[in-house]
Amino acid sequence: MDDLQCENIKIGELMPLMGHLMCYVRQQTSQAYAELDYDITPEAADALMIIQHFDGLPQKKLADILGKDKASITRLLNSLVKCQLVERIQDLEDRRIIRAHITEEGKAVFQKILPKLHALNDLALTDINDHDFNNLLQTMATIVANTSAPCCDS
Amino acid sequence: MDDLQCENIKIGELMPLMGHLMCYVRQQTSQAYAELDYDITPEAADALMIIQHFDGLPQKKLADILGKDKASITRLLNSLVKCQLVERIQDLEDRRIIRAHITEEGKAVFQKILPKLHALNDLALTDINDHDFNNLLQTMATIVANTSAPCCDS
DNA sequence: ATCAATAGTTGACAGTATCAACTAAAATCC
DNA sequence: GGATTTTAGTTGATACTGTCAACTATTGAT
Repeated sequence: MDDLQCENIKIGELMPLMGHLMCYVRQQTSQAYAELDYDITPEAADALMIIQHFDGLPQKKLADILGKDKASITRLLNSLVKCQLVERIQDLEDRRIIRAHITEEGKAVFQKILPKLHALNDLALTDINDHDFNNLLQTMATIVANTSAPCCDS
Repeated sequence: MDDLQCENIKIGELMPLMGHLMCYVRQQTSQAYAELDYDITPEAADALMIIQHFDGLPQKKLADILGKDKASITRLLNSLVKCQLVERIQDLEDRRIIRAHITEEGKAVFQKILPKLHALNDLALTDINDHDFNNLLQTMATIVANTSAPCCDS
């Protein structure tokens, strides 16, 4: 109901909304994988979504984006590799770097859950026009660029 | 770089942005508490931010918003109560309900970290005008309303 | 060539999430 | 009005996650 004294902290109003939406999408996607007998934890579903978006991402970058320790990423990827949705490919130019790629099976499974994702997308964006959503995306991108300088370069 | 085949899943583009921003804010706030010698884990910092926004929230609602089990909330609140930032107050009308309130100490500590929150807010919203941000807030609120019907009533 | 920095892995340990079983209070139904 | 069901919260057991420190391997710098 009542903010205490934080009316000027606008970003504070945004946080509960983002939290709510993120956990909803996370639950829906991990459930969609579960229905195909893939035992994907919510955390792994987050990582999978990032890797689908940025295929071939180095583990370090993944750690930056998810805000987790390198060690957490190692174990997260272990479980995704074990169920054959993701593979590790060493970078040939800098052999310290290991990139996370979606496997063919991963792509196929993603195709299978696409209908669910589309339904989720349509539900979420009911009564929202393209212009407003594009504005939202662009403004969010600016905010992230403003805040992500110290932790993540590209 | 390259989306696979998910150009139509617009909400998918939003997720990495939200993840990035949320973890940044979470880290900054839990660090701000740490500098005042409060040992607040990132998860507890999330909960605290929600409680600051909705003072007196029933634990069940908190569980819905954070997407966690009731049992997790019990333990999260235990740690916040232990460091005296939050207190549990039983609802007199429905005595099953226990509401999480910020204590006086919690309010005082929040005042102390306000400068950091303002700085964070200013950094995040650099080059973003009020009109765009208000649009963002309103659109996000609509998305949350569209998706939160099944899990959370008010 | 040496030394420092970076990417990733592993082991140990603490913290967290989750399930099921439980208590207590309120709502429903006959 | 009393029995049943539903809801809010707690607790114990167990598995999972996150993090720290120590380690290897590779690259970059002096």
